[in-house]
Amino acid sequence: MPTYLHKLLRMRLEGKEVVSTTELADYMNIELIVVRKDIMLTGVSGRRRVGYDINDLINHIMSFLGWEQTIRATLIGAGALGAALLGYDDFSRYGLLIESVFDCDSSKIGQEIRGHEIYDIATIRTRLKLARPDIAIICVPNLSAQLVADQVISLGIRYIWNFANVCLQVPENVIVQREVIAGGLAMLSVKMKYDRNQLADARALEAES
Amino acid sequence: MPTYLHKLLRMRLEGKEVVSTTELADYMNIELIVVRKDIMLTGVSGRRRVGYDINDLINHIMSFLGWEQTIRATLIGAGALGAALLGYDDFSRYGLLIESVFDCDSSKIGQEIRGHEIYDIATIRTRLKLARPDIAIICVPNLSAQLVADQVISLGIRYIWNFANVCLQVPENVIVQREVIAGGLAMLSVKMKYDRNQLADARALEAES
DNA sequence: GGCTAATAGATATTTTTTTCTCTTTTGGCA
DNA sequence: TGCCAAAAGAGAAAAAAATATCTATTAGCC
Repeated sequence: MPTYLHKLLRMRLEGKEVVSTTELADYMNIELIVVRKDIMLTGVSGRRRVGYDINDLINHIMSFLGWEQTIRATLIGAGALGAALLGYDDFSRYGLLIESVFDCDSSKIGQEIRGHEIYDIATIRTRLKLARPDIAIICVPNLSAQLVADQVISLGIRYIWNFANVCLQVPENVIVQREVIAGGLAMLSVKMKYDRNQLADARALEAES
Repeated sequence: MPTYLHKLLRMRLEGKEVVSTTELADYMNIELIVVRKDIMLTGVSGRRRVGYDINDLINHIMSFLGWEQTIRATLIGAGALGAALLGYDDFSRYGLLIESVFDCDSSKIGQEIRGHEIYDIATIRTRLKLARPDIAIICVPNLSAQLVADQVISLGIRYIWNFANVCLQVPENVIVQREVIAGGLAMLSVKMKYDRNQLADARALEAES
């Protein structure tokens, strides 16, 4: 969905007004029917022989994803990954607003990254008690992640986007979305292994004949 | 799979020798049966009433993922995200070796990040012609990504891990693994929307009665 | 020694997802 | 005006994934 959205936003900038599933499928190198099913999920309806109104589609996808109203977030851990997220411009378009950034490294506290001042993690309770964000983004080292999670949960935050490489243990009413960086690498390696095996098989067959 | 692996490596460090699916399922907060099916995919066999030998399982997962032999990579784009990947220690354990780093920003060229010297992207052809890496990791801005992809493909690289927010157009024999940063956010927002709706429904029902 | 419960392993069932096929609409073109 | 082809839309079939159920083994305990 985010990929469709990104593409559609760009197409709108280019002045286009309608788009067909064929066009999107070509761009994404996937089957036409997959795109159509995805689009149907959003509940939008198009015009036969023409396609979908781009604005319409954008609105429906935004609404489907719940990105119409701003999602207020706090980022915990301003290391390399945290900084990368702060630098990810598209978030603002997706309705994600990182309102505060915390770290425990005294050399970082008080500094600014991309216009965000970094606060001392020790002050998180007082700072977030009132302005409670919707989600917490955890970008701290693996060993601290559970501790940080416990803290934000105790502040009443119920949605966590976790970039640390651990499975957080949380109460039932808390939802964690875990990002496994190595997941993509795993996918690629498996495809790579498979692809190379196929190549080797093909060569062996050729040599035989 | 990477998550199992990570957990298992840590358990091995803690001196454990066997593990049961129950244990892994508890840790990951997923169904026992899912874990068992995943493990069966790797072809390992365990001992009833005991569990799996951790070393055995690690080896089988590594082999399943094709992580036994080192994957040699070049990283293109040393921005915040590229730097974050360079700082991701686990890659070395997963057999990923980032051999070279390229950027086009003259203020970065010649600098070092985490022990990796940053080379001028203009020199990529001469540098990679001989020591051809297995994969290219693309961390450049969206607008440059296709250009960079074309370049590495022309160098004979056939596997690409793409962190840019575009769908690369590549020849048939090239495999691209695309990482959609906002994908996790989309998942979380949808879960969040759903969760909040349920909560609201429950409250309405309560108020009624 | 025999019972019990924990665990792997195999098979069956259900559900979900993916894929295919057919239908309907309609803009463009001759 | 009427045909054609490109597109959405709906429904069916096939495939895959998730889940449940059953069986076999065996360590630990009484």
